[in-house]
Amino acid sequence: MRASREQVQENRRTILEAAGRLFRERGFEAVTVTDVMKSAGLTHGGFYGYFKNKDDLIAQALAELLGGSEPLSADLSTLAERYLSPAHRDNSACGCPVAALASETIRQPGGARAAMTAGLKRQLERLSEVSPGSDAEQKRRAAIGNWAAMVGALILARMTAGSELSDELLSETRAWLAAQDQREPKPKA
Amino acid sequence: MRASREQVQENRRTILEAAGRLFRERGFEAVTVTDVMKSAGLTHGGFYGYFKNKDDLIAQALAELLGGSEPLSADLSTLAERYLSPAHRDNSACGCPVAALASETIRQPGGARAAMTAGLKRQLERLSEVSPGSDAEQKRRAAIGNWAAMVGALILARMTAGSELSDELLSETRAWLAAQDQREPKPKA
DNA sequence: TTTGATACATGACGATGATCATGTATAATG
DNA sequence: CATTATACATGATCATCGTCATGTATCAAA
Repeated sequence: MRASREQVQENRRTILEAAGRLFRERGFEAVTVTDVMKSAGLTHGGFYGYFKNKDDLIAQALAELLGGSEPLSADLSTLAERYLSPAHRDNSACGCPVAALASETIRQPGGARAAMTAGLKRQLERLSEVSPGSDAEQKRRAAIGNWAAMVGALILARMTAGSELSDELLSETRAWLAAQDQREPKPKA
Repeated sequence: MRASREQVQENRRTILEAAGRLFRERGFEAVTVTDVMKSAGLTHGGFYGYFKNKDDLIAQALAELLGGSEPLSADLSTLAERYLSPAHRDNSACGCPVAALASETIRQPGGARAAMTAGLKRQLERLSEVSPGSDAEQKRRAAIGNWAAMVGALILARMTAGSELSDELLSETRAWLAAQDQREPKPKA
């Protein structure tokens, strides 16, 4: 049966959302085109009416996931608290696409890399606004350092999930970041 | 032709080393059994004489890569300087297996996860010894925070390789870590 | 209502890759 | 030297997956 114009737009949305969820959960390679379409309530045949190929789907799903531009709604320590929580660690399907997919994106073709790079740029700009520091340069540096630590810690905590080390990685990184950001930055030499 | 006893041991070594290199370069899934054997100068047929299956190879290759137990030979800022260098970013095949493979290991079966977890434990113990802090607890916290930031920054720099953001991530994280570790830790509240 | 366009289902195709079966030359053993 | 065990090459098998071909039912336009 053929769908209406509205249905088509909605289907496209549904496919992209299903892809975003599955990719974050299992990675790009372990998710098949059939998986995505089935998860969207369709069959594999219609896929190539929506996307050029699987790489195109990956690039567009990443762009969709990273597309938001709202300013951050909390201060740095609150963000870290949420980001470095066991709940976030245990639910990558709905979590940060950078932590879930950055490594795999490294080996993807240009479209996916470009979407990730653009998303990272926006994220660092937003983080700079809530980061400590006496000038813009220090704020940006703090944003980069904090973000690298958050992404790295979440990846390591997921890698070790199930061991007591995993919880320690989360809580100690939280404590470490909180301590860093409360200290006064050293004046330039 | 059949190889001698020594040849067999040497071949095993060669296979594991080839696997370690290829996995770090391309990830687990993109490397085939045939790739590994060819890179070791053999054909695919002999593989199952050495390993139970591909998952077994992955686990053993990770254990081999992470097996070293030597204490760290430099101070923290020197390590970060080397770790967060463009050279390391551009040569994952010979670089840190954690940065290259942590994300993919998350979805691997137990053997690979266990090897990574054990390696991470040792690495944190070594790092604690060269980390700043007035007591063991603070040293360990600094080790965790520094390591998370280093791994995260390297992954993000590889993801954005080719853009000017990539170099910025490396140098700013280096500067941020150096600044953090020179400051006096705040006394406990 | 008729006609044409098209969204999607079904099914096929070709490539790839993990794993196994078999043959053989040679090391190891006596 | 004769015999046996085995390391490894060649080749087959089976499953999976990306992609394409085709048919059809229904939406859209006249």
